[in-house]
Amino acid sequence: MSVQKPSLPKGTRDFGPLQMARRNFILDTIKDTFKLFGFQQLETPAMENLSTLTGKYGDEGDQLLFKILNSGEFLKNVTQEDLEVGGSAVLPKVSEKGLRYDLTVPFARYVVMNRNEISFPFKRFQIQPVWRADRPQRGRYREFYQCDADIVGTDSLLCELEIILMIKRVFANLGLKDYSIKINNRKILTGLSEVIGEAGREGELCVAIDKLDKIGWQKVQEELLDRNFTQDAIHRLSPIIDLKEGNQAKLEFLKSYLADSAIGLQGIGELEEVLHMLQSYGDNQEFVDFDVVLARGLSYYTGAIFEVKVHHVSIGSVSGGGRYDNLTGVFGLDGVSGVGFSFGVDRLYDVMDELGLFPEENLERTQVLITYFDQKGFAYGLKILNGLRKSGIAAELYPDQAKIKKQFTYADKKQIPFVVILGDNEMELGKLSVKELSSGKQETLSLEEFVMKLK
RNA sequence: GUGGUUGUAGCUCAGCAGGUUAGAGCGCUGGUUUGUGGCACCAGAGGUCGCCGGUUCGAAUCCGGUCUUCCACCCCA
Repeated sequence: MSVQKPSLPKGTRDFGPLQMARRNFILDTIKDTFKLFGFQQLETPAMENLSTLTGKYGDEGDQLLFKILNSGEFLKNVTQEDLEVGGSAVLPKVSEKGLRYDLTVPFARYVVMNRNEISFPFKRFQIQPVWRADRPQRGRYREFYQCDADIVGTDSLLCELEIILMIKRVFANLGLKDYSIKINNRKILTGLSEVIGEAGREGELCVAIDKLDKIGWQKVQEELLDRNFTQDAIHRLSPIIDLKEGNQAKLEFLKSYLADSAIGLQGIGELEEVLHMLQSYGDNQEFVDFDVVLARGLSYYTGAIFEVKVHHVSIGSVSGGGRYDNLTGVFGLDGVSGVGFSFGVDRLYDVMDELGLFPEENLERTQVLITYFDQKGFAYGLKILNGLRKSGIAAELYPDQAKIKKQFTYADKKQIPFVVILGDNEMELGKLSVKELSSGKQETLSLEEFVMKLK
């Protein structure tokens, strides 16, 4: 029997103790914020029926879904003809479940299934892994966590405001100071395509314009021509390209630029109201950046669109979201408007790692290691251990009878700040020798005195 | 899905015009110190050179395939 080398599936990772401590720091920050804003937690299964998932993310999305092979005789319904036709005919007969691709669609499914129990507006948050059969890259994994917060059942622009506020709070608490919350409105994009005489093509338009920073205006024009946009339309677009800095200046310009598009003006109006509310709330527009060419997955967004980008790092967006007017429609429940957004924990982790922002002290570490020389010391140590833990001090007793040097090395490696030494002298006195490793100072104390010292 | 890239000790990497027993630093184990960690010194363990196949008298080194890593495109958290 040859021993096989263990390995992980492509695009997945283990998280060791250090990584988990850091991930928890991020997760706790996000969770805290969601709760502070009145969101309630929800979890849904890792797998959904394939019928729930397919068709919600576009053709590319369907390709990226992980499908689960049926249990048992999964080939029993497959005919020779199916095999000849190919994958599209075989797939529905061998797989009826898939791993969730995001948290929004399962949430929509939940809302529809529980519409009678839910009182609207419904604010929920959800922190769970999702899976995508994408090709992995930096900041792109096949299994990653999303932290979603959505509000459904209200058209109020207060929701948009709260999203901005939550992002600001989370980033402030994580120590991220150089980032922008890009915000746009799908209606503005619709207006844009109307005004340049290419109504209904905002999707294509944005895919091209979105690359402006990357490839430049010249290349974008070429791409637009390739996509059969008219020369005239491209010409009319050029004022958008060299738009002035500043949210207010952009808004003023667009009011005249989009004057002929009712829907475009409506988008401007919504955005202005959100910014106005931000001021009334007592906050300001710091970090908030109106980005006219921000597009995102246009599949289901109908109003505001968000994306958060941290500056000077090699990772893409760390958060995104927007308003969708009829997400539950495909599941037979119309008229439920919602806004939601998502933090990508894994990307936030990579960003913070790259910027060196993880605080040293958030490691969840043991405070005290108890060392001893013999069986008698071990028994005495157990009592001390109990005493320390009852006082709420994270403590460990070295499990094996080993040289004291080895026990110290263990404490050092694990960065445990205090070592208690129990020998005959200490037991006779009913006290403890306590050494603080950072200073090397050692003193003899009673358990009570030691606990006092630590508090 | 398309194109490219990477893979040698636990980790970071050297070695590669094909040629005796594959190296370093860090880490690990033990010792100098049988009641004291970090520092120093000494000693030691650890590799089917990603995997499969081919060329060759001979392959870590050349060729093909495969898996993996990272990158660009696409898309996205």
